[in-house]
Amino acid sequence: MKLKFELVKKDGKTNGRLGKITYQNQVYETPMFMPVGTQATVKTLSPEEVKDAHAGIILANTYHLWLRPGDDIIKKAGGLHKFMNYNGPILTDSGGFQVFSLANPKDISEEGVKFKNQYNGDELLLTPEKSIEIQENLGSDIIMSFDECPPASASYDYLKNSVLRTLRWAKRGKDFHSNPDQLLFGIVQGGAHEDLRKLSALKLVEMDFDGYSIGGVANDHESKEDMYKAFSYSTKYLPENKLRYAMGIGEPIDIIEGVIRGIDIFDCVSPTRLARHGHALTKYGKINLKNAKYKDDFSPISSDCDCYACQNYSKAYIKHLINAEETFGARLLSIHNIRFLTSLTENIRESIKNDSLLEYRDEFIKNYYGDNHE
RNA sequence: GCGGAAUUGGUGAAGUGGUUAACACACUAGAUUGUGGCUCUAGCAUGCGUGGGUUCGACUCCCACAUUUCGCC
Repeated sequence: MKLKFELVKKDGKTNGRLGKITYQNQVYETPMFMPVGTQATVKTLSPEEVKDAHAGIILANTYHLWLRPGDDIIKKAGGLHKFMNYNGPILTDSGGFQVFSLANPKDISEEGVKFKNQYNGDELLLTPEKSIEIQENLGSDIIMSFDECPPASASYDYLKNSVLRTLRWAKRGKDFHSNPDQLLFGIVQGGAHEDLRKLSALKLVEMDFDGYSIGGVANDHESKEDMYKAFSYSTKYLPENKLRYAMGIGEPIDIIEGVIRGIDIFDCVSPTRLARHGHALTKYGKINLKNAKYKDDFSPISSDCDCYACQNYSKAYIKHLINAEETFGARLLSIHNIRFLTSLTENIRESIKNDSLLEYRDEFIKNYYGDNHE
């Protein structure tokens, strides 16, 4: 039942790593992209479609499932896997991101974070212990410590205090955690400051978590430079034999740059959110199918893509579905965009095997940001 | 045939004798990184059925015509 990680190979020229996750007799390779299914569903997709897009681990969210339908209901259903009929690995976020996106600074205290239940107005308190308890009820395979995810624009002093509190929260969560079948990850914070990232990482490593996440990235219009610093300053102090997870990343180039800096797994809402807004990821950049020029373009999104959408449908048809607000359009684009990112990580893995990750990055940039078109 | 009412952008429409014709939808672009599918940003009538007239000035007032619509023969 317990998920295991093994480091297989390191890239010759970068900090890129090839790894292997074993879960219920299935092997999943890293670097890996994980689609997000906040409310126990990858929006618009069935579990079969998620797997057909070559996804392995998927995400769900503590905060959302706590409020609805309630972790007690999911526990009663026999856990998240049974409830949503997904037999691959599931990772849950702790609710820490909702501290960033939903709570006011004044609602954050040493004890935890106060939220207002958006459905009935009840006042709720999410604490490090409560977050772990919920995640244990959900029965996910990888669970996150409850952290504060501060905005990138926060001051050094704020970040430092936040890092220290998040470390205390990590300790409380770890002490509370009781299910050995669930891997518990600590979350490294500290913005783009090396001393804070170092402090955060080393203290977490001292507590000996099952894996380590890098949080507080891609928030608040943070620059890419700062994001990549946060990656480097974090992985530098993390053990090699544990998974490193960049939370909420993301864009294809950020995944590549993350791998170069030693990160193994990534999650992001972008493939499915972009899909719902009519965008498709391609080797030659992001395209907007709402654009009028696609109205009579009967070619697939990508001629070399093996996904269900590209094998069977044209840009013109998908554009029509998006314009008509038919959910099938969002579904086809979600399948394609997820497949694009899983395919990207397949290419990354292949290039690590050949010690050619940097060359792969340069070629990717040339195509993705160049003015080539299919 | 007679009488009444109406005619503003792709659509539904507001509007006043005097700067750049409200608003909404649609449309055209853009944004979206540990998910509300929400949302946000920008653009979009050089013109108010057509032709005359009154006026310093008309989408607004007057006349004719066209079209639509209602009622009566």
